Amino acid sequence: MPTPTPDAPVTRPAGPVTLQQVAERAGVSSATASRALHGSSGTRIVGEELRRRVQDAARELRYVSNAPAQALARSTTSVVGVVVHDVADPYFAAIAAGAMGVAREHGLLVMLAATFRDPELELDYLARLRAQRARAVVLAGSGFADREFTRRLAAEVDAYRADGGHVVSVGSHGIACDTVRPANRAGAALAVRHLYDLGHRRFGLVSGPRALTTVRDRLDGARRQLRALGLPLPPGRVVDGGFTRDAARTAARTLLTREPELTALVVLNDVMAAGVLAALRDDLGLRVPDDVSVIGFDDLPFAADLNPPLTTVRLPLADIGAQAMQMILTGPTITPRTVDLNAELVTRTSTGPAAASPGDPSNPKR
Amino acid sequence: MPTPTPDAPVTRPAGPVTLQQVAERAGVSSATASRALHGSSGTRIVGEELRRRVQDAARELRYVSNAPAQALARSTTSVVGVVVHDVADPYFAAIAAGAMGVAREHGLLVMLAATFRDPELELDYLARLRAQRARAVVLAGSGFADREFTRRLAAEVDAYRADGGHVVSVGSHGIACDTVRPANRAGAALAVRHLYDLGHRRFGLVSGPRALTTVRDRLDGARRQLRALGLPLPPGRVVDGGFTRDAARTAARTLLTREPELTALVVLNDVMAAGVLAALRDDLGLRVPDDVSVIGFDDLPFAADLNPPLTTVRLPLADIGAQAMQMILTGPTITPRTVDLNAELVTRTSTGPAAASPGDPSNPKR
DNA sequence: CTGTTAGCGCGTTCAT
DNA sequence: ATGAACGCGCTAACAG
Repeated sequence: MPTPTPDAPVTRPAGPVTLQQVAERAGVSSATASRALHGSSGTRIVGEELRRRVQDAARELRYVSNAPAQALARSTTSVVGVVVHDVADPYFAAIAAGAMGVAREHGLLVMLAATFRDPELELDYLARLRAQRARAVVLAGSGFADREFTRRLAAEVDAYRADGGHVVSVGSHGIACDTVRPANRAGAALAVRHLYDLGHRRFGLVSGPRALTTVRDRLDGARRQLRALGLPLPPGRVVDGGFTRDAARTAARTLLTREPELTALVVLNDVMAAGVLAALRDDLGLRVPDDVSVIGFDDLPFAADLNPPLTTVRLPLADIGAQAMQMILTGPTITPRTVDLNAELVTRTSTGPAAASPGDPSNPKR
Repeated sequence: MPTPTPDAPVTRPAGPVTLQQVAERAGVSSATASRALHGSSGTRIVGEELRRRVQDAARELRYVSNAPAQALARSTTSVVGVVVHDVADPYFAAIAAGAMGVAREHGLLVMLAATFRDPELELDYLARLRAQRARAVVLAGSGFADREFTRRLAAEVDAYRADGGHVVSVGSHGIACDTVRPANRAGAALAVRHLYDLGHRRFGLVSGPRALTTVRDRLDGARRQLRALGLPLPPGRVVDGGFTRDAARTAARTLLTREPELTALVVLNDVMAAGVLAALRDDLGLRVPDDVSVIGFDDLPFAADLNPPLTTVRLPLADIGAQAMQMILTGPTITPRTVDLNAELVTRTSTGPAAASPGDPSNPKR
């Protein structure tokens, strides 16, 4: 038995094809068409014959359901939000990629929001994601250690949750929610320890914006470890590298000029480490690691290709994103969950034994 | 005149707050509330007093409009799709970032889709974006030079357009649509010309998957320029670097082993160039540029930090994304538009004069 | 200026 | 197993 309209032209009507049109073409009601295409109500109760007719009609018309309408009727969507600081930053790109991979495997669409480090925008996007009825959102940017901001964020998150939304954060955002915690403190401690074991005793640190919790955690981890080793870190030996390559380059230049006796530099991320290496090599004429050892953080893809290859603390970035998305899939739980992800030291050649003598004469520029 | 319910508790009702609830709280009809919040119908025709009441109520209730419902009623959304191969690839990350910046400035939300280089997924995402009633989509991944695939893509694009969608592509995708065209051919020619001017005559080329139009264009540009210079490029001097660092490293090793007389390597993107440099430096013990000159393509952020700093052909990646998004904003036109973006040579130190004598004795390993 | 009404397209009872 | 009817939340006529 052919379709009721055997020779109906396959030309699509103007504008989006509706379920109704598919139903008509198949000679059934829209309810049946809906069931045939989505097997709703748990069981697929549509007869073999009709189902085929509907599916054929849908294919011929290139029908795709109207997601907004579906969302309205079902009051749920298959979109999740992921908010980062900046996709162009390889750190966030890696996390986003990890999250997107899992999202894809589960048919979730991701709305990516970049705040460009503007806290205000983070709040904004969160509200818009709530408006979109995004099923969940991953707060992947660093938290901001600002009382007032945190209060507002919490309020927005609460509103989102009241609407049935689920939020997962990467690192602490000052709110109680499922979170994937990279080992920022332990990682930084690892970095310090590595340098210490190589004999270094005069440490400098290239930091980032203090308001970022990621920075605070890493800084804190490094500081504690230094203190535990009996090596306090005076303020003068910490500079703000702005979390960008170029700012870090300048900062490193300043730091080494002011404190020329430093032999070890802990840099709070690889992007800045690239700038620091450039400063040492090209601006100051220092050799790495002979004169100064440098260690980064994150182990971004390019770390191995720097000059010299960067010793760094690896964070499983793709995993961080993947795990966050995974927590979304399992849905919110009564009490917030926490997934801890370890950091790991990756030894390359930007770190080496501390020079026997500080003012090593083998260094022509010193 | 205070609100009609002066002491109404500000506790939000369960589930999402609706416009109706805001209206009730403000003591107006939902239509008025809608107008007060969105100033529809062109002019804001709501009285001062009422508007304030509605806005207050909305704020107190933390109301955000239900985007799906809005989309259904208006039959349009403020979401745009951006499909790339992989966000973790800095090339795509940069384009996406450029697009997202412009999107943000105009209140557009972006759904980012990563195909991981699977053409099937590209089709899939396009359909899903159509289902979402995304206002427009940017096809930022490379096109696939495959007849059958192109046919299916065109069909999907047509369906999307019939639904009022607007598609913009980066580079050619074999379909007639607005497109932002990076100077892949001219850029590759520039690379060849640069090396030629330095005295190089024996060229090798590290390519990528032939099915990608980006690869074909760059390859073609390089080939033509070489031919114009009277230097045909035999098949044996072209290897497929898979568009990844590691595959390129292996490919370069193979190539140089097979064709040790090459003095210039044109690599079709910076990611692969990083691998090629590693191969020459660490696997083959060749000096760059003394023994072999290497030029990349794209000028990714890390290019300057490679060892040695990579001479490359810069593409304005963020601009590409931004311009694509810009074309979306101006809406579709009767005839497809094309924006051409130039490539520019960035000279660093991975390229240098061709060695006077091929078997230069100063090279210990040769 | 403001309220009333009628859809937007789909999922989902409720009958049949 | 299938169809009719209602409602999701909002905007866009249409009155007044």
